[in-house]
Amino acid sequence: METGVPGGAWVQRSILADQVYKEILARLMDGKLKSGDPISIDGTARELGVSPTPVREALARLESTNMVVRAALRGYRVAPLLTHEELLDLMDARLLIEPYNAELACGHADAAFLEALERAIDDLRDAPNGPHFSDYRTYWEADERFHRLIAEQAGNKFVLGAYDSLGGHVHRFRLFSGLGVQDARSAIEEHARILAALRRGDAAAARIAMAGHICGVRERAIHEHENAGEDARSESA
Amino acid sequence: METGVPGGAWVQRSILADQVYKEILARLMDGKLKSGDPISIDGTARELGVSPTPVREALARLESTNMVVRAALRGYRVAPLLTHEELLDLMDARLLIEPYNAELACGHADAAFLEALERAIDDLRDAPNGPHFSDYRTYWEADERFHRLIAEQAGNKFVLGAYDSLGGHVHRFRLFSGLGVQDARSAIEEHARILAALRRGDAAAARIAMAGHICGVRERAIHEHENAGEDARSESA
DNA sequence: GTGCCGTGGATCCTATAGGAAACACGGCCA
DNA sequence: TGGCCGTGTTTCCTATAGGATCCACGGCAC
Repeated sequence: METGVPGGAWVQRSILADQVYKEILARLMDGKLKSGDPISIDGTARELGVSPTPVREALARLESTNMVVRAALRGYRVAPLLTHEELLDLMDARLLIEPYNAELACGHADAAFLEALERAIDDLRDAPNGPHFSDYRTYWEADERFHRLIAEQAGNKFVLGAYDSLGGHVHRFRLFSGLGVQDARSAIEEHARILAALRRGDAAAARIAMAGHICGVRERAIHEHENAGEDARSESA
Repeated sequence: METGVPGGAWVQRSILADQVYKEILARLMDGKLKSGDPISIDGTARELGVSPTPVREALARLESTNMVVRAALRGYRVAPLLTHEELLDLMDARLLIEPYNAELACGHADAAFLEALERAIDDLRDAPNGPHFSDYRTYWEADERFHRLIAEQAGNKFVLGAYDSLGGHVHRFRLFSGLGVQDARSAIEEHARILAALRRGDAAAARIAMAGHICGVRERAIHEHENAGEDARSESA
């Protein structure tokens, strides 16, 4: 029963669908699954040593997050990468939600919260930023943690749900694939500026700092996107 | 493609999970399923004459929309109704997203779009607003259609996803249960004001009109909520 | 009378089997 | 040579079966 998968730890005897969900998510991240790749239900089930039922349930949940798409009777595929337009739209959406979160979080800031943000920034500083998945995973994790902490501290679970629905971190992570973090120093500085505003209890400044950070992220993402495009063109040449 | 043909035998043979999804959604709406009610997988499957597998997949998708909650090994239950605090949070979230949508939609407005909005408002006027599900279902459908049309016309699919993630229409619908629409005339007037601004191509006015409408919705919802609370108290007395 | 425990039923969770549709490939005809 | 069609395989989709767990109820000891 529990054979076939090296590393064991698979048979938790409860909620296999959850384990499968995390496993597919991990594969989306580390590049084992690229954009457009089909995700065979039976095949994935065989690989993980489980039956198709939990795989189906996990994919149903993933589909609602727009990370995979389901064709009528042709199975699931990895959602395509963001186009230039979509990238700008995503940044507009973040620009709408995240500064709002920063402003609200400022009113609920406490010591533990600020401490956690500080740690996230420290982790950003310590993280490597090479071109490989294992390199920048730590960086990405700390970045996501920073933004999500603020979204949680805002205290409005509907806005938090909206933030989650963007899936911004996932998309940005996939954009990093093969590129690595480009300009970590600027990003870290912007994060620090947000934290400083929160420490001072200056809600307006926190909002503005967050907005400025997102704009910076957008500029850098556009730059990376163009570089990636040029790389692709030069490779194909 | 072949939409709108009831009784077609072809439907039975494709994506039962989708049919089950709609059926459960309908039951959530019309009060057959109330807050806190357990949703038995096997039982639902027997009632609908299908196997548990599609039911499981439908519930997995519903769970990601926060309309049902899943206890570890104890099955699914209908999500609890909104508390007063949560209602205010929901309205804050709508206040963040929907005026933004109205402003963007103003830039993309075309004749078909404005026509569809006009029709939605007409449907609002013609709809009954009694206390029973069948009475106000038409009203609710038109209201939801109006807001979603604007969200779609805004043209940013991430913000659209955020709007969907709120599930605002579903929650508000469930609040109506047993109450009916309270002050339809004000709501219709506010809708008309939004449409007028969009017709003029006045983006700022559209944004403000939408914000004013949401505020109106909030006030009325609070009023209804208090009334419902009083009714509950007097009934329990 | 109260608290604990064992049994029965219902439910969840996973695995397996089988029918149906879609894609790939090779053969046939113009 | 190019287009069309039939066959085989893969995959999806649903149904059914069985093991494991949790809740409810009744009996028994204190």
